[in-house]
Amino acid sequence: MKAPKSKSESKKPESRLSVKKRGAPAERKAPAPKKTKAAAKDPSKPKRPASAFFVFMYVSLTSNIARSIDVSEFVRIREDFRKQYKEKHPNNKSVSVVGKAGGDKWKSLTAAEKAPYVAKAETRKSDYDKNLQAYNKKLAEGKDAEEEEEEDESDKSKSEVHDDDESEEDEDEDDE
DNA sequence: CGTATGATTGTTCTA
DNA sequence: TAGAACAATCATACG
Repeated sequence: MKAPKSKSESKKPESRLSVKKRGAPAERKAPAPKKTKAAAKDPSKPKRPASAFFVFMYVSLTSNIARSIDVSEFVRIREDFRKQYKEKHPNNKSVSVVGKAGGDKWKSLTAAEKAPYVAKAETRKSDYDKNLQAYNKKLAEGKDAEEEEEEDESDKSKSEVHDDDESEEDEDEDDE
């Protein structure tokens, strides 16, 4: 048990207003801050690994993922959340409500409960790492001309990367 | 019709 | 070291 010393808890959530502000001084991200599908024009682009909290919310909102996990408890939580959210705010914005409720609930969870989520998050990170390598490699191939400091990783990690291509859902064909 | 925004925390990255 | 930015979820809204 950690003493609830609110030492660094003085962080005001309101200070987080930079979230919406995509106009970051550093252009480490695409100039066009479109976080929609259109923005994901590069599927190979490795997106940041979702945090355990995101996994939690993800499960809470969606049910397909819940299936991936062998924990029916997640399903229960999801239904509970959906029901409450729907009852409380049938006409409101879902993400915001669930997000807030999720945050509160998330804090309520203990390390043990977050364990499964964290584990999932770890997997996400692994995937991210793999994707990053593939993306980097792809870029090197695409560029194939500008190789600034290409540090040769040498033969350190040269296995693992199996071509396990999981064809993800197919994009709808748009037939209306 | 399509994209952006709404809020949550965690992870990642850059200066 | 510290802070800034983005990661996904769905429903709603505007042009």
